[in-house]
Amino acid sequence: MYLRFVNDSKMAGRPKIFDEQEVVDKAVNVFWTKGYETASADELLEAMGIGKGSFYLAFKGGKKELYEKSLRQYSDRFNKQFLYDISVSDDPIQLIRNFFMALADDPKSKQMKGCYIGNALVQLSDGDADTKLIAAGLLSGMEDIFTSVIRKAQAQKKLKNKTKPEVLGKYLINLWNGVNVTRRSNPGDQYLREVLEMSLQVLN
Amino acid sequence: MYLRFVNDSKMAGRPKIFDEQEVVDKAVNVFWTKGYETASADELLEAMGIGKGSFYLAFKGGKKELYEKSLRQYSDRFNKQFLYDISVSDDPIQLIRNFFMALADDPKSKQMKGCYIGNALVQLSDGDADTKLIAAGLLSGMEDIFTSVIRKAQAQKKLKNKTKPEVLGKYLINLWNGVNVTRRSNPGDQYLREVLEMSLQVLN
DNA sequence: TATATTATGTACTAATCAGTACAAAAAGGA
DNA sequence: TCCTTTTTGTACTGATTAGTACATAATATA
Repeated sequence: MYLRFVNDSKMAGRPKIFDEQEVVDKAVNVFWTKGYETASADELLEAMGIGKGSFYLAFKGGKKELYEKSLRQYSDRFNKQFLYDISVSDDPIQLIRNFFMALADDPKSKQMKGCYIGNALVQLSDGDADTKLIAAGLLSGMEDIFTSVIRKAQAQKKLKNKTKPEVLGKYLINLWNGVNVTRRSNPGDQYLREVLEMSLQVLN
Repeated sequence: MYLRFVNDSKMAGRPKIFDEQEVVDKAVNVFWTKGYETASADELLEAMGIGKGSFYLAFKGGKKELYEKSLRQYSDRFNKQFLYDISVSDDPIQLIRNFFMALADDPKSKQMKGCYIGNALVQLSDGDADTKLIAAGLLSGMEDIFTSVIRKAQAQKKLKNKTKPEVLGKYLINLWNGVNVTRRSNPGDQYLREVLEMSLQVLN
């Protein structure tokens, strides 16, 4: 149990000129295009629109804390949207198929960026093992979503494939990881769509 | 047409105390565990066992040239071994299956390192677009090996699957890319082997 | 042995890095 | 208005970065 102070209008002292979620979002953009190591603090601060004083006061853990918060915030928002789309869909399995197929339609600029979370797993060195663990956990969360959709669809006889949901879930996160690397090397490849269609036949 | 001078015993001047291929190999180890950006020149030089004078004389392009050479050298050796194994195998398709399944048996330390070439594709920032292109080309070379094995096996009626060899080749390099990310997050996962078996059923 | 050539080790440089120190600014409350 | 609290901007620090300059070492040849 702890108290969390937020700077609402009742709080004394000079008011914050920024919203933490907003600046974290802006940091995501920088980290995503430049990578954790390559993104300099100055660069991040400029994109976030705040100075060093404000930054190191709000993010006592510095660049590392900012990055970890950005991973969690990105993942949380992604998952919430995904879970919502699933909840309102009358065919979640088809939704997942579309979700993957859409990867081939992204503009080249997005294809080159890969998965924000997967990048962390590959880009971080052993010195940042703890942050790597966070990324692994977040990807595992996405895998759990796949698994639960599959389990439900199987229970409702809406999916013929009888493979264990855990295995199909891992199959899908592995497909996700693969495509997000592969499409970097040759964005817009005519064959990638066929690969996706082939890979998704397990959902028929 | 150009002349390439090698420091054999007939050459004048102080003899090199190192073999270029050998020190590049040692650099591969450092780059692989630490990543391109995180591997410092000092660290690389210590692992390579040479001083700055020698290094910047032999590698005029500095760290970047060393990295690109390491990518090519690693890939060339990998492909040569792979092509040799294929050439002496009486069932290349089964060889590829075993090749992938072996990924699940690697020690954790190796699982965490991923694919040396794939890492480059994900770790390099836009500022190193040219090096990224090299990595993409090298992965494409591996894809070509898959494709040619499949084409030949189909022609010899040793592979039932009638999918275009180019698509199956890309499917396999995509599987390679995926597994090399996925296994980083949870090395030794019981389900990964089942995912691989499922993914490789296309080779039945 | 003298000379040309190539390689080596060390000292140095200039830039950049993440992070800190701290005075000034901007608010609320008395 | 003055005091307290919090945020902000700037100047600074010390470490580390990749890379360079250059004197010296070690060889082949004449």
